[in-house]
Amino acid sequence: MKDNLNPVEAVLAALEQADTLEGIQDAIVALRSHFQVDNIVYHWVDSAGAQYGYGTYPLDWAERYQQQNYLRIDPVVIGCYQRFHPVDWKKLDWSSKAARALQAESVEYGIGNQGYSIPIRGPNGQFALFTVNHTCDDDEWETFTETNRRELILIAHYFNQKALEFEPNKTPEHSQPLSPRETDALTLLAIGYNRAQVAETLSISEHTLRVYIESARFKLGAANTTHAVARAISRGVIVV
Amino acid sequence: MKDNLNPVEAVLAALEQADTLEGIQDAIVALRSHFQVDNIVYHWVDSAGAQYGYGTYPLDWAERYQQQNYLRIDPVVIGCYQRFHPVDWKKLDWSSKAARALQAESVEYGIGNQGYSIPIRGPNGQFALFTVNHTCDDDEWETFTETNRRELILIAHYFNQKALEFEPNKTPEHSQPLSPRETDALTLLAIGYNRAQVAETLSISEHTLRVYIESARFKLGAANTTHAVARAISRGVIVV
DNA sequence: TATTTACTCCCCAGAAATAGCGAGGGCGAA
DNA sequence: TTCGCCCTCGCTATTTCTGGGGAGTAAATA
Repeated sequence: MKDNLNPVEAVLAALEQADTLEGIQDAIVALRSHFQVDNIVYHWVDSAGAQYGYGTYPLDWAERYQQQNYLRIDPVVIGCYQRFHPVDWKKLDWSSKAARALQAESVEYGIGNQGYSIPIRGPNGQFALFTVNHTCDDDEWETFTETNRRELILIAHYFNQKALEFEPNKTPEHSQPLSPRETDALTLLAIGYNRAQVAETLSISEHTLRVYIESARFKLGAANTTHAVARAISRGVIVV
Repeated sequence: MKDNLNPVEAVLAALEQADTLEGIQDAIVALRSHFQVDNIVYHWVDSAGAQYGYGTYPLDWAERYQQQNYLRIDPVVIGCYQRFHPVDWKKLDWSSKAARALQAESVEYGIGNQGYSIPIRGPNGQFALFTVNHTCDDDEWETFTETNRRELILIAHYFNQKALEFEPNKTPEHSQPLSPRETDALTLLAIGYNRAQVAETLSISEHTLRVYIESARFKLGAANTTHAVARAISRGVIVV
């Protein structure tokens, strides 16, 4: 596809073929060699705290991070969560005492002083980070990130794709499809209309509307309207 | 196609510099010329249906699409909403009558029969599509998408970045974060509990629970509980 | 043709949610 | 220390939703 063998392309191709966790780890190590940086980490951030990832961080640091629930105070996670574009760690908010302590401690564990993290988002609010980490001065790091930003974004995308493949419970179970009217009803309810408003908007009686809501609720296996709307959104059958 | 003066790189660079809507439109037109396809469209899918985008679709089709609220039934939107990786239109679910009618009508308006759409997600549940559209046979289209997939993913990313820059008000970063109790309450409501069950689960009185729900509703700008839960889910504040 | 599916309409009674007031203690940041 | 936010609990009245029935038309499917 591309002229001479670009090592990043090669890693991406290998990653696409990977069907084991080892394959992912191999890809990360290969990338680290290619970019010649201290660490590369893919980190799935689950709001429940059940995070996991692959990468080259020292194991004891990863354990400590999870044990201390640093997720909650890590400016990298917080900052990436509210951004779309990759971000240099220097540009994050390290003003809080806890953040600076975290940073100091991470260096003790062998984490580089420079970092560049890419936020990635999937369906159902899935969120992950792809981070490149190194020890060098600011100028050198800026050159590195400027040069490799686009490739890193792509790499992050492919890592997340693999992670989603390996996480079957994250794929929404598809139930009976909703009828157009049912979809309309749930969608309007989801944007805050009450029954009277929805019925008026759809030009049907409130009684009819109720039938739709109930059948939608039944199809979605929901206990009430709120539940039905919640399920419809997280299964992606309506877009709000 | 991939040498030093890569036209896609040039377009991306121009896009990064763009500070007007015209710049974005120019970038889209340039990309269409480069890829030699019928249409390229960036489409921000917004909650209240106040969608917008840039692209080369005929204006009358865009108007009709919005007027008819085709967003609700478009398999491209629904399909991308449940996926992470780009998707060929052929692989979507066109089984519903409304979907097939939409497809037939779009062709009348000059939309190509082949399409490839990339879902993009930003902070606060922001969601957009980047679509390439053409008229050709399946083999040719498959070759095209296989060849350009990675570049298209990157392009989609940069378009979304620009869109986010231009629409700071669309990403409600002044939306107050929910307190832990508020999150708990909404989460339990989203999985189908009623107020009594939620109150019991959280070991608080139903009156207290009500305060949480109301304050969460206020913070999320929601009209009722269902709306609040819907917003919380689509903004990624809670995960169900 | 027969059957299923979607869409539309109706009644009633009980359960649940909402709107509007109120109060006090705790904890962390400015 | 004050200010703001979070957590907790209380009352009353009104509106809205839910659950249990039944029934007819049109269109697609088998």
